[in-house]
Amino acid sequence: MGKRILKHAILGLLSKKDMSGYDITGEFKEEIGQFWSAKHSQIYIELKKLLSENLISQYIEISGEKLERKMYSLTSDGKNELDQWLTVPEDTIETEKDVFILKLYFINHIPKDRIEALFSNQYNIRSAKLTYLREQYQHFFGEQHPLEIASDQLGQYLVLTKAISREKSYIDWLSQSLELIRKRK
Amino acid sequence: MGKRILKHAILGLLSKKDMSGYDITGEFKEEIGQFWSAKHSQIYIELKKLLSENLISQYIEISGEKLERKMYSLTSDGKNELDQWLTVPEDTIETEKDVFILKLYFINHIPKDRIEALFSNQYNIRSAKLTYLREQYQHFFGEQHPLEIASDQLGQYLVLTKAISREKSYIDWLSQSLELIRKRK
DNA sequence: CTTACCATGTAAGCTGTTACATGATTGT
DNA sequence: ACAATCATGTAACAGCTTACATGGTAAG
Repeated sequence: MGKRILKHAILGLLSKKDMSGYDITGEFKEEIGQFWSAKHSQIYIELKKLLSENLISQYIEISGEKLERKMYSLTSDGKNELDQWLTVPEDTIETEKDVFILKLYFINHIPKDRIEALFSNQYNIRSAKLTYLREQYQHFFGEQHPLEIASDQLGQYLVLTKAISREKSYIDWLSQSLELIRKRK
Repeated sequence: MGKRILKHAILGLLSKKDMSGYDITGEFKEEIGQFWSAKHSQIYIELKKLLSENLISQYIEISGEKLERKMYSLTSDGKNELDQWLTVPEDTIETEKDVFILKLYFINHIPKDRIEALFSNQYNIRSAKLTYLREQYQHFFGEQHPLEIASDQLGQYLVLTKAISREKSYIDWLSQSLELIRKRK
């Protein structure tokens, strides 16, 4: 049996508030999407499975005239399952896959005049992401001192600062490595 | 159609030297395993596929009396496919999934007295990994100046320094975050 | 009216893990 | 003898992506 991460991610999201499959799909485009995500096709299937496992319950909301939104709530079984999952430490770390770095492992096969383009492409994507993440930070936490952050925002704070730290470190390494490669020419 | 990363990872590995499925499985336990990996069951299947696509060729080597090793070589088609793949920049970045951080997003559901254990567990795993990576660096590059690294080791150097940078950044963030959480108590 | 977004679902196919299965070789 | 490692493979299942498919709502 797999580790059912998506299952628990959905239970976690529903612990914050009732949501539809569409809402959950949207959540994975926000901060938490930096660390887990899924497509709507997978989410709708998982919701059906969770419903049949009695970990969530369903009710219908109508938007406008007749547009149905299937809303889901955590059941007490679902809450227990979530709590249980959250307390168990991860015993191993999965390979954190990165195709760009995989390609660099074979850098001696990349034409010299293409290397800079690959690096700057990656630099641009990562910089844009970092800018976006810093805007999010500014939006939610502004000049607020970390010690003053409300308990119900702590998770979001941790995820955002981790994502920012990850991108900053990535960009620093990119700059250093490109500089090294230029000097070697 | 998928992106066939494993396909290209195998072509890349075979560009360095002829290998068996077993050898390739072993490679994914070394440095490159920090950024891509696969189990032997998947590798043997992929090798058959690559063989049928004429991107690699096969010959048999005997170890000892009768233990067969099926060795694979890149064909010129395979080399072309690899070169082509290496030159194309990644247009998007996949979600870099991290279950530990996903759990932290739901930190307000984690009992206070379990949080430190989760952090220190992660700290220990990451520290062990960093120590291992630094040993690898020491082993391969020692006190050597980065500018003096041979071209055929540049890929390995980049992968190792990236992995070290990633773990260092992760550990720093863990320490800072745990400190913050302790102060909030 | 038309575009963007809201909303849900299924089908096909590829990717990846776990478990099952077998046998050879090397070192103690 | 025994264990660890070398070496290859298949089967079943779980996870995930892409494409197909449909219809409602809100704003300009």
